[in-house]
Amino acid sequence: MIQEAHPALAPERRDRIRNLVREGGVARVEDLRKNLKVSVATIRRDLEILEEEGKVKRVHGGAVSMESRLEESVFDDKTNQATKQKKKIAEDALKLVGHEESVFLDGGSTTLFLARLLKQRTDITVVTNSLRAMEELADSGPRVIFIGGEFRRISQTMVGPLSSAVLEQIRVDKAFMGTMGFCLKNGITTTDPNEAYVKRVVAEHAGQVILMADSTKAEKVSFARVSDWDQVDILISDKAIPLNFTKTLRKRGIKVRLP
Amino acid sequence: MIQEAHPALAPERRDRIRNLVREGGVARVEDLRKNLKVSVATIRRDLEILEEEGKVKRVHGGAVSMESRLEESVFDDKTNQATKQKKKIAEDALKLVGHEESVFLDGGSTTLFLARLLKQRTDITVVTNSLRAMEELADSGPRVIFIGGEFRRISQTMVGPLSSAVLEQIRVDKAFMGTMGFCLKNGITTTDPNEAYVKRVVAEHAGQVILMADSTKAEKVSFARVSDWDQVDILISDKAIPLNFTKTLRKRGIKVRLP
DNA sequence: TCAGAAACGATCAAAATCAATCGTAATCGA
DNA sequence: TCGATTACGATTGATTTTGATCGTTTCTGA
Repeated sequence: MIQEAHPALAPERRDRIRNLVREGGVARVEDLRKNLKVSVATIRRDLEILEEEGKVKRVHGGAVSMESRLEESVFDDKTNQATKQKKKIAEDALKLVGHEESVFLDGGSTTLFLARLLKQRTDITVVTNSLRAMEELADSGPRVIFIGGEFRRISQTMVGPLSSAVLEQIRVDKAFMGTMGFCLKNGITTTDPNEAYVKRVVAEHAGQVILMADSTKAEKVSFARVSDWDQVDILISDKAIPLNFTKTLRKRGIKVRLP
Repeated sequence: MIQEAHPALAPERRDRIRNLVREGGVARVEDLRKNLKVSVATIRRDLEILEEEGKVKRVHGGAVSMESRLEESVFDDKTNQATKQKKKIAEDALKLVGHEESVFLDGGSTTLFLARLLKQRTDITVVTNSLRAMEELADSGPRVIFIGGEFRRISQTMVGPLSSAVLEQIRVDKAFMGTMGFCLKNGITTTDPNEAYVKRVVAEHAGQVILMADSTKAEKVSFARVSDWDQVDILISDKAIPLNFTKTLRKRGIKVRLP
């Protein structure tokens, strides 16, 4: 093959894609192809990789920047395939909430679906640090106790040491937790250390810890370590989770539910 | 640079719709169609999505912005007249917020207007127990610390003893407080004892206490007593307040501002 | 209240885009 | 040099988006 002026190595090309997306806020596949002189297949592969790395958000026809305001819709993305699984997980979690119990609701989209379901239950008390969950329950529904603290915009949750001030004074029957990643070796991990800290404190004050995480989170390891598996009582995931995963966890005494 | 040959990406188009709706307050489907050069079917589909995401409110013939709806709900049962005064009070209060200061924002519509103005200030720290104020600052703006506690639906604020857990650990330069009623004899009063309690704790942890209350609140006495006048440093009200009121308060060393 | 007009939702087909697969070329280590 | 691996481009069938059509609903003015 005849070498072009600049063959552009793969990482370099992805860097350029990233910049183009960031500069314009959005970029379509066709424009990127013309700009970088490669096939659309390559562009798509690159975008796939960049999305996994959390650098860009793919959309039909191209990609949008994560920094851009356009990305707001990432949080409640209906087109996301994992959404259906998340809803199923939330519906299963609802069954675990008993009469007049108190539950903690963590941040994240999966638990947000649970919040929506809990709106009908006026017999319980919901404790949360998620602004989105709070908004969901603002008009009507159960008694709500909100954990204060420093506001983290990316996750729309309250985090940091101030949060524990309220947590120290309460106790919940069940804590429904979300996570960015979980794997057998490294346990539960998330992106922000402050967030991880709050999750740990919550776990200490909960009768049962229930982890809600779809299979896309399996074997993912994020930056901040939350806890090991011995803190978790129940895992609710979906059937796409690896079989040895389920086996190992059950051996360790963790209930695994796959609705 | 001409790339209008390709249509805009879907999220980009929705963002433009959102902006058009926000700028005009309302937008007709037909206008959006001409502006974005797509069919009405696409516009309708986009509006449907944006409504589900809570970004706009659909109406027959087009859509209206959520901000204008928020404005309306702030009107609530109050008259237009009082709203203008409240805005003026908020604008005056903004002048008191210095560089890199930390401020507390109380619940209520008057302070909500101030929250909207503070969105531009990224150099400060805002502490609040008002869900409405929190929502106002959720997307962007200053650093936000939210006071947790038990959620009181009527006022959309966090109240009760749990709230003081976070408050005990912080200190603010200025506390901007609202109230249901104030009079010379009984001081500051509000409807709920739990709310009154939080207001007292806040006042203890504030360098300055600034009461924001339009003249319709003057000489009103509510159920729960918050504090006496000696806790207040500055009162911001409007010119319709009785003259002897101003005189007496100034004699007691309280600054009275009437924008 | 009623009729015409405007706007709406549902449905379908065309176009654009995507994901999966396969073959080829370049690269690397043995 | 050989075989394995990786990166890339082309092809094909599947999916998504879009615009047009049609019957229904909602608004408006008489």
